Parts: sequence; C-alpha cells; structure tokens
Amino acid sequence: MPLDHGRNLLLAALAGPTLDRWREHLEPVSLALGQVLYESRSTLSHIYFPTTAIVSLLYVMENGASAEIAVVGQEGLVGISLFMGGESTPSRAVVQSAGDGYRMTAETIKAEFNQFGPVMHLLLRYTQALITQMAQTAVCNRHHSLDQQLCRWLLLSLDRLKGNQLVMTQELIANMLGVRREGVTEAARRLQSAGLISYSRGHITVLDRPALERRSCECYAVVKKEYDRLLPATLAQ
Amino acid sequence: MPLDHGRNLLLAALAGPTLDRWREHLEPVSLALGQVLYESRSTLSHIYFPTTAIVSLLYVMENGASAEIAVVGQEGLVGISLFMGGESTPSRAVVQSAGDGYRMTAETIKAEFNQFGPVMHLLLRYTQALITQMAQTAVCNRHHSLDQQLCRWLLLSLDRLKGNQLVMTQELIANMLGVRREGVTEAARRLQSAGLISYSRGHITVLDRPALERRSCECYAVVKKEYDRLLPATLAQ
DNA sequence: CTTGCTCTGTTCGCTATCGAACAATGCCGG
DNA sequence: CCGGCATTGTTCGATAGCGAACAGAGCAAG
Repeated sequence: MPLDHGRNLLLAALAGPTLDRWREHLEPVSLALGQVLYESRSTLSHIYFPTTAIVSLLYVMENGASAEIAVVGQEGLVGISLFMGGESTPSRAVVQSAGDGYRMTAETIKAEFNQFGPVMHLLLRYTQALITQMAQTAVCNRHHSLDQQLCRWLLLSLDRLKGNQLVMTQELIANMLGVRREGVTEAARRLQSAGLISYSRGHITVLDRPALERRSCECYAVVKKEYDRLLPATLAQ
Repeated sequence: MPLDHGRNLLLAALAGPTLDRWREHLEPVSLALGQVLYESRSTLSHIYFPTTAIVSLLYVMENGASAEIAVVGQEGLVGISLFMGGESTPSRAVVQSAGDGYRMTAETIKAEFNQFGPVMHLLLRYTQALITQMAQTAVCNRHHSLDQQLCRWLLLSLDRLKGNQLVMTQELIANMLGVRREGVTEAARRLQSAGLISYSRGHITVLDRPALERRSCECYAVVKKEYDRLLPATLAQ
C-alpha cells in the first residue's frame, strides 16, 4: 500500500474508488530543505501532498524580508490556487522541513476537482482551514510577543511531524516569523531556561508540550480547533 | 433594474439567466454602522453582497483587542464559509461603513454553488482574492509602519466607496488596525500636514490619492493587482 | 588536530509603539 | 447659547523589537 507510511491525511480521507483512481496519478516526491515548490506569481505545474515534509507559504517583500503566511504538512496540500481558479498566488512555497510527499499534475487535480464530488468538498473544507490559519497569523503578528509566536510556531510545526524533535536553525525560524535571528535566539533561550525545550545547533527538542501550549497565545488553539472541526475524518486517526 | 444602482460587482458579473433566477432570492438590506453580520463561530443564516456598505472581517481576542483580517465591499461577499463548507468561522463580520447590500439565504447560496457552473467558479476566484488580502494583512502587520498601514487601509476603503470621503472615527480605524487610537491620531496628523488627507471629527477626505499610494507599503498594490487579475470582469466597469 | 564555517550568544544604542493621563475642540440637543 | 459628549490632540515614561557588531562554540573536512 504505497500511500500508507507517513501518509497524507487528505489522501487518507479519500474513499476507495477515488483513491484507486488517484493512485496512478500520484507521484512520490522527495522534498529537500529550502526547495521552492512554487514561486510568487508563477503558474503552478503540480499540487503537492506532503507526508513527512513541511512546507511554508511565505511572502517575500521587495526589500527581501519575508513573513510566513501559513504552514502545510501531512494534513494538507500545497497549491490551492489550482482549483480555486487563480493558477498562481503572490506568495511562495518553500520546504521548511525536508521529507516526502506526493504530487499530481495541475491538469489532473483540476479534472478531479471538477467532478464536484466529495473530493471537491474535502479540498474546500481544507482551504477554509487554511484561511483560518492565515487570518490567525495576521492577528498574531499584530498582537502577540515574539515568545508567544515562537511557541505557536513550534506547536504548529510539531503537529506536522512525528516525534518531538525539529530540525531547524534559528535563522530559518526568524525568516519564517519575519523577525531578527537574535530575537529568536533570545526567545529560545528563555524557553530553554524555563525547561520547555532544549536545542543545539539546529535541533530543537520539545520537553514540555503542555507548558508550551500554555505559554503560546490563543492563536494556536484557535487554528487547531478549526482544523479539527473542518477535517475530522482526516485528523481523527 | 433593481440591481443597478450602487451595485455589487459579483452580482453584476452574473450572466442573464443566472441573474434572473437570483433576483427573487436577493433581499435588499440596509446595513448600519457597527451592525454584526455574523458572530464568531456562529452558523451563518445569510450570505451578504454589499453594494454601498463596507464590512470588516475581524478577529476579537480573548482580552477584547481586535484586528481586521480583511475588508469586503461592492467587489465581494460576506460569508464564504457557507459554500466553503465550514458554515462558520472564528472571525466576526462588522459593518464598518453604513450602506446597502443584498442578502440571500444560506440554503439558496449553497444550492446555487452546488450547480457547479460559472457561479461556483466566480465565487471561488473571489475567495482566492480574499485569501490574498488576508495573507497581505499578515505581512503588513509584521513589517510595516503604522503610517504605511493607515495609507493601505484608507486606500482599500476608498476603493470600496464612491467619492473621496470616508466617514470614520480614528477610534474605529484603530480598532480595525489593532493599534491605539492615539497612534492613529498621530499618523493621521502626519498625513494631514503632508497634505494627503484632511479630516475632522469622523470625516476624512482624501486630497491626494497618488501621494497616498506612494506613501503606502507595497501591500495595497499587491492586493489590488490580485483582485484585478482574478476578477477582471467585475472590476472593469 | 587544526582550520574554517555554521550556528548561537550577547551587547549597545535606537525607534516605534504602547499605556495612561489629561487637555482641547467642535457638534448637538435642549 | 449652553452643557454635555464624542472626538481629537498632546505628553510622559516604559518596553519590545531592530540593526549592527562581534564573541564563543560545536561540527566537519582535510
């Protein structure tokens, strides 16, 4: 069963006949750290279903600064603009944590979407969950401290990986959060001395997840709750 | 022609037969300042198509602070979660500028969407434009100064009104931007002394729109461009 | 074991925004 | 035309995050 190990939850939610039809169209791909799945304003050639990889949707400003808009892992897909109809977006999709996934050509996914069945409704519900994540990112950027945002970010990433370890430099986290690397260093040090995490040279281990959740702002919980509500079949496994 | 004056651009984009069918389902409504079209997490009963009103989607935090996620006017609709499948969202929709619009029951819009024709594709393209606006709000909240954000916000509002006047207290703007009222006062004073706007007691007149655009961050242009790209038929009027 | 490089730690002054307190101004109803 | 209220203006100290510069510290290749 090729779709089993480290599977993507949207794919896993597909019922038998659809999945059988999809199987031949799903190409396994290995996603390397830093790989760009699509560039800002470029027409997408494929839609991606991460399994063990994590992908960040981020916007890169004219001056080169960036900010993460949302994160996608095994629970979702990269490339909603293909079925939403726009074909491209102003944002960029970058692999934030190396791993595997599947991809499907733009044509195929559009044809599948346009069968207007359960596939379409699943993809749209996922899209709404993604919208919630973006909205909450906006709120979080406005109101919450770097410490809180770091907690939120670690939790969102953790949910998309197995285990309690993240391979992730502070520099990279800073780029995602749109802050200075030094700011992340200090926030991480505070979390470490509080015993919530331990890290060294690109390896972060979460020691006390409940404490991390308490220290995070409400944004994490809002997003989590909404994913659980909108995609129960896929997450309750 | 009841849908003519101060019309909604999505409705205007509908072709004859669809519009004829819709006409009897569209109920004209008057939207008062501060009116809540839907509450956080509540099931929506109607979808709204503003004509002269402007509606803000905002998230209200546990401590009462708020932040605008996106703004909707004559170019769009309020209540995407009805056809996206979630039925509700964690955000709230509040009338930011009084005016008129149309509404349609949840049942009707779902039935129309599920005819899978041009209506569906139009609504999905609009949704993608809205997503871009949310994403850019997140970026803007992270990186840009209050002055820049105020310019962006004024421009977005202006695009959704006729004329160059906004009826809008600084207190309200502050709530939307998620900043202090004093901050808006100072930013507005700076814009006023630069000759870009003139305001008094809740009435803001834009005197020099090009200058406002220059002073704004890139976010406004990104969003505008994406709306124009995704909804050309509706905006090119 | 050394060299070089990546990653993390730390410091300094700077600025934008915050939070709070209070003053001034103009509109509206009686 | 006067009192009250909504709105705007101004100031103060506090603080979070920025920008820049540089110091350690661990890993990896030779």
